[in-house]
Amino acid sequence: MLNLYDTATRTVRPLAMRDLGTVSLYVCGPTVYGPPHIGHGRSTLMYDILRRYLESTGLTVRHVSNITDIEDKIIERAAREGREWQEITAENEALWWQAMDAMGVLRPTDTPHATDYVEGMVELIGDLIDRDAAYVTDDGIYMSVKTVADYGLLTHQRLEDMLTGGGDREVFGAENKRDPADFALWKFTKPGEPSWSSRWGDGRPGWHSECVVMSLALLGEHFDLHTGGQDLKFPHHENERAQAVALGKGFANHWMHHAFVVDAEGEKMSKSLGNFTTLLDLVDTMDPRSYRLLLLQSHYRSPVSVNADTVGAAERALAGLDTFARRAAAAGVANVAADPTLVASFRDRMDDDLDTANAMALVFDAARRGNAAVDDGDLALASVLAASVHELCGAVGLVLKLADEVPADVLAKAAALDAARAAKDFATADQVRAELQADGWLVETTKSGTTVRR
RNA sequence: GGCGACGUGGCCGAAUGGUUAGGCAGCGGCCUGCAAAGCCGUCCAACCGGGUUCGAUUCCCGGCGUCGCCUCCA
Repeated sequence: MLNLYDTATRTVRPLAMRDLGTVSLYVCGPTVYGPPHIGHGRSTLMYDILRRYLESTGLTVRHVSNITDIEDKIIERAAREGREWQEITAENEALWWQAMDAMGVLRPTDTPHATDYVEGMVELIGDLIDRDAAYVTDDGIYMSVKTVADYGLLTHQRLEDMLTGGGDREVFGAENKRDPADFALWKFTKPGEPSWSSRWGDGRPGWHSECVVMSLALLGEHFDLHTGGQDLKFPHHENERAQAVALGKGFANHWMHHAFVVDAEGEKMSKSLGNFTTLLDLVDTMDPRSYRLLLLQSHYRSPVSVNADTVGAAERALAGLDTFARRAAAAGVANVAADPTLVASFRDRMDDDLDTANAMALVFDAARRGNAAVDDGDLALASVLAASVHELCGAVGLVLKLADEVPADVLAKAAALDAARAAKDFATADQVRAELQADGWLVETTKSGTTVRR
């Protein structure tokens, strides 16, 4: 049973399942106005880890993650570049999936697009107006947050405190709103903008209405877990919830929020701060698995620095796990079951609010003992530990590399190196090895012969 | 101003009221023709000041500092 910190109650508590054996999960997905960045990577990797872990314990996960394909930023960019907004969203959604695939992130079971649910949003807004929880103004339709008794559940702040905050911030739409905290459910169309019809006038939905409609449409009321970055707590999640509550509908039973990616100086990574890096850059220049491992070695509620140093360290750690997998395979390990005690310990750590760092420490320890078993020729022990390492890594989505494809000419050089060694012609052997290394191969010379890999 | 998170060894980063996190890097050794890989060993630690306690990195108070949210944002 997974125990998970719940933002609403501020406690670690068991993740209850509405339908026994199936976890209903809603992950707030990207607004596709630009290429995915490093922060999106943490989000998707984190929930992919969660999903895979739950599945590894035998549960089914209904994993819904939306694509927000209508939003102010998309419209702004289309106008700025003189392009159709659909072109922008199609292009960036393609980049999104390209990055997800490269990182080994499983496709969600459902990926609703906001534009396919506008009818449901119009209906929801109508219901809110009927219940006097929303009102129509000149520029749009607004949600009246004062009608929601426990508004602020996720923020843990009183409405008045939220409003006085931020110093001299301008209140958007102040002239139309009844209360500064009210938020837009529907924005009436301006010339040249995409729009849908409604009985109050053509327009487009507000961001917060999109997610509440999609999550309820696909997962139903009282779904198990709603997730996202810490910045989504407020206003996004608070406002999603406010709409559901105002309609008398049961919403998420558990709220999970992960911390940000920070740069080397500890500042949040974002486009506006200029320390932004796209996920595609990372995936192209590093082993994408190393980002996953870096996150696994941290806690999801702590900020994590993602830069060449930290990802590089994870990459080298991963190389160690790969090496064990390769050595074990070369030693001829049998296909046996994982060590049940080790699996139990691993799950114990994971079930404690996803203590992935200590769970992975168990994996590294198993790999070390496995290497020692290979050295000692203890094939039985090596087999169990290799199976365990593969299984536990798989439970969090890490697939270990067994062997690289090696071209024939490289294999020939490796053979030549062995021949030179056998003849004790070490000058030639060193020269061949230098040539291989110059071509980027890692050369390992052992008693049983030379192996090369990338 | 409100709410919150956090300050751990050269770096990243966990748990924990008393006992080895783990990874990366370094050092010594074994192995090797020499390396590499692997194994064994090993150095380096808790922002500052009080308090509670037999004992605090861990709890409490006060500083100092960093970061996040307070209607763009993973």
